[in-house]
Amino acid sequence: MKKPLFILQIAIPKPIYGHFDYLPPVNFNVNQLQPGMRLQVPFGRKNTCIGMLLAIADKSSIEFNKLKPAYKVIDKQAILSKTDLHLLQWASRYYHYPIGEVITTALPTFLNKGHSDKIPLLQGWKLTTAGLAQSLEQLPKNAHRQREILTLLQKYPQGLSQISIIDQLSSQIIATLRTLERKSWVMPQSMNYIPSNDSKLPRSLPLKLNTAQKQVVNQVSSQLDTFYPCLLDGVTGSGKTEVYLQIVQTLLEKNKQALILVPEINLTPQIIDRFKRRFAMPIGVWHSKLTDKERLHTWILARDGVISIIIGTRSAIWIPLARPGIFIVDEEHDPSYKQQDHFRYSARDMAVVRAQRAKIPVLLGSATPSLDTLFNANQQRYHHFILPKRAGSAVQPSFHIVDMRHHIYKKESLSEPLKTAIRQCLIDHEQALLFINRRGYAPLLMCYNCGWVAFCEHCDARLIYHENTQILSCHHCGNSRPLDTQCPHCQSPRLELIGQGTERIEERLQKEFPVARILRIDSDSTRKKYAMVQALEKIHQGKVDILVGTQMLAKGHHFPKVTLVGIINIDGGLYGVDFREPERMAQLLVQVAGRAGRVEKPGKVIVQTYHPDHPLLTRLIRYGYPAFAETAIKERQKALLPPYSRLALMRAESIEPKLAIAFLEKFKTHLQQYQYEQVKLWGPVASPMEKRDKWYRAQLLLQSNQRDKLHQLLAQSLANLSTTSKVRWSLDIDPQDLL
DNA sequence: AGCACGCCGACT
DNA sequence: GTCGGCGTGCTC
Repeated sequence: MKKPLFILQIAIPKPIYGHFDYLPPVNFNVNQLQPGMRLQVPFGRKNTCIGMLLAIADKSSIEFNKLKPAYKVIDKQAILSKTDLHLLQWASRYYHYPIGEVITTALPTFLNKGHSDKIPLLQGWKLTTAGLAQSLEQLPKNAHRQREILTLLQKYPQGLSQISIIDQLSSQIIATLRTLERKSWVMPQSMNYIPSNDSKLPRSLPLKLNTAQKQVVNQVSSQLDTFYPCLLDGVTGSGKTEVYLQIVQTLLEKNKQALILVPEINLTPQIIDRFKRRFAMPIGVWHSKLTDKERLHTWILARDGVISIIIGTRSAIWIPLARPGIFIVDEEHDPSYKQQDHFRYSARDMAVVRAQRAKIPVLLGSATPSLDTLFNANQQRYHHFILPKRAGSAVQPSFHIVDMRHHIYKKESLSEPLKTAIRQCLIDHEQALLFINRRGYAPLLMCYNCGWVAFCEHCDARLIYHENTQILSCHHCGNSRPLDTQCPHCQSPRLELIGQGTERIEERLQKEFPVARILRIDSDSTRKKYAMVQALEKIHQGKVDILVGTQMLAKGHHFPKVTLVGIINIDGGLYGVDFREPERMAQLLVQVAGRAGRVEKPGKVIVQTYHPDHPLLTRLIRYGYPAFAETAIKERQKALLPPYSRLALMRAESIEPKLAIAFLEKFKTHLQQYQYEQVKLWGPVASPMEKRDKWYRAQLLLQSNQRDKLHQLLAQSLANLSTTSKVRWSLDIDPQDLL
């Protein structure tokens, strides 16, 4: 009888599509192998790497004599379940990204390096029978330390870790523990790591829900065992978080786990706090500022079902769950859910896919839902819940458009109506918030004699002048140089700084309102650790009259004392190069406006624009975000853009000009040989900012209303794509921008 | 991604 | 005549 053949299909962490076939390690019992185990394998001439077993087959398309045996099996059991492994394989196919690198992205660093997937046991102590019987009175009077330890350990008959003992007593306690050990009253004991809810905050009780909130909680709670995708459409102050909390509560009663995704870290502390105060249990936290070890622990505890609530940013979507119960994506429209390099996945979309595969609900929450999600809700693919504002929360602010064209002083950044409103705000001892989406002092340095403009030598971008450091700097490559004193072209000294940045607005305001306390918040002013926390504190204590800042101000933070919001210039978002620009402008405007006003005093929002008649802007301001979205979606339909079609963007870049575009030209010809009429090809064209950080960039857009056809074409053409070392390329499925 | 194989310029 | 440049292609 022929000996059966065992072929191990292994994912290799290299940019190679598909798996590699190996033989089992010599003298290894194949029955012990399961998909999801890591193996050390030889790779290439003298390389070894850690691969992941995907499946065991009985044949290979590779000649037998080319197959090598794996060196050794790292794991005793699979570190990933088949379900999670299949999810990663699905993602690899959907995003056309090599499986090995998908796995690398999804696993904690330590697991990629081959470390154990077990949390090391902690050193701990427990009372012996003799120690338990020991009466405290018999101890010498001055043996305080011994008495402390015995008292503490009596409360923990199973023992307590040394870290906890030190935490509760003092670090000098170890010597005393040794003394007690010599007396045979305590003994060392290895302990499992047990996470705890370290919050010292007081517990919060569930709030009473209004009808709309109750409806969501009841509906979702009654569908916990089905794929139940829903959009939770609610403005700031509509009690979205309370809805999350109460749904999670019902979930916990059924012993299920909840994974909550939040945008990049700046607003996570608030939501983590609310969960920690509500639930007397450990909350897993996941974001990029944690150490590799912390992330490994959270990952293991979630996978093993030790912790039931996990809150994290984008990459948390890959955390395995023992008993998945729900996925919640807060602020689902936030662009940070899409990874913008390497493996370009969307965590929001993956949450929906994961929920579908696990047959559980997924909750997408936002005050300004993305047009894609709204479309899905309109198509009845998602359930659409609308939360109205709660009684007692701030009323909708009033909007005022200021037509900057009619403004007498063209060079003036602050219009009369805005200045008047700020003045009133100061008189009333309230805070004003001015929003401008550009940091630095001025975005343009120009020669009034010859028209020369300061450009970055590495990018097709103008240099931004920064007043505090006195340098011209490029916001795209980090290149910087001192401010010119005369024009490099015609030697004229008539150089002018044109346009507005946060620094200049700050300066202008200080001149206009000398006594006002002004605080600027942008990535320059908050670069230092804790700078943001300190700034927020100052604002909340009322030590600031006028706030000037960028996007950073718009997200998450709540400023109850702000009653006036000024938007210096909204126009960037109206005629941007990207089709999603108006959507982002609208979301930002609503978010910034949401900072203004409170119960007793409605806020005022002043929007300065040179395009006061722009239909999307006026619709947004007059009728609100839903009306804006309706119109914007119709425009997408006319142009056959997402959500009415599917996009994939092939990008390429080269140091030498023209090479990137030539590469895409060749790729296009390659695509055309497959003759998919259902897939339209646009380009290749130079990217909107062709040169960036010394690289010339170009792109080819693939568009289709048949997703499967688009993906078939991509799968076929990428399989035998000829590459050149001079051109870097990447494929972006469902791109968020065409830049 | 590495890394080796492979075909054309300046050096002992 | 060789040493080495980086262009192309393979890795189970």
